[in-house]
Amino acid sequence: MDHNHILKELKLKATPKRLAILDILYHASIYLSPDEVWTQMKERFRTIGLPTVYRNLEELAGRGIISKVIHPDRKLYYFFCGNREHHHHFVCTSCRKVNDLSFCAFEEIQKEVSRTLNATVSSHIMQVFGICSNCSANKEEEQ
Amino acid sequence: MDHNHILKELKLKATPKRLAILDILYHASIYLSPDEVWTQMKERFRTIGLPTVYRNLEELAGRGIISKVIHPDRKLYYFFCGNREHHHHFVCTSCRKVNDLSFCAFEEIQKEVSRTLNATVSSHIMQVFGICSNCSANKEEEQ
DNA sequence: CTGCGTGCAAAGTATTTGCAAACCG
DNA sequence: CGGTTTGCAAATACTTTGCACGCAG
Repeated sequence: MDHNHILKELKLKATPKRLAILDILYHASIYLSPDEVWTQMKERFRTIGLPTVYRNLEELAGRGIISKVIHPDRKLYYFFCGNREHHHHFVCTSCRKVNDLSFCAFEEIQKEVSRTLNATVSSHIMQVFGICSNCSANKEEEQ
Repeated sequence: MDHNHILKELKLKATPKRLAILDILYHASIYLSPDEVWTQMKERFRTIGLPTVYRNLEELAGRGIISKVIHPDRKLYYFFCGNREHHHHFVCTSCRKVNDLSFCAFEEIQKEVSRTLNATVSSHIMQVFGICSNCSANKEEEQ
């Protein structure tokens, strides 16, 4: 995964900090808070400010390289998602792993909104929470 | 709409403040922030604290009498929704009006999650944003 | 070079909490 | 009367901003 290349493609300077943030999310394979990313960044850099982490996460999310989790606690969480197509996510509430879903009922929604409300859809969000196979397997073990 | 009765059914004391908050949301017909509810409360009560508004909104939402909007700005917004069945909402990003949707692809989602991830769904969120018929009509006028 | 990126310090601000007093049932 | 509910003040904590310096292209 050539993050350097990805950044250049988006006309973002490939700074060490930026690359590291991408790398951390890429290898985490779970969603992380800005603070958690910061903690990992501090292991790689002597000086690294929390605002830099916030700014980069927001920037990268804005360009679609990483995605945000919609979380009930209303805090920010990000994860790496290489899928460029429109899609939604399954979030494991136990281990925080995020998986792509291919199902999207956009057509049907648009149809209902148009028919019953005569309104226009501009966007929609959807997210599925649950327990992934790994986590439910671990739970079995514990018993 | 007998809010007094609703509260008693849920074993919540029907205090004037609580009833007023419900009443405000009920008549607003759009989603409101705690602060906006507070502003309206101050017109009805000489003393009314913002924490009281926060606490009641959260309490009422917890019991399902009112609902929360999932908002990109990650702030709290509530609206009155009498529908007790599981359903989702269409939110007009122009006037903040919220409409019920009946479409829900829960079955299909569960099927995909189970088949492709072998995971278990515990909950899901979904919300549709757009422009309601009133707002798009008004825009036409302006042109 | 030159403008984007970063560090640091500081501000902002929605949301919560603690506790004593008031109040509903 | 007894457990809720409320007001007020204060705290929390996440997130953002300003500005001067540094670095990638």
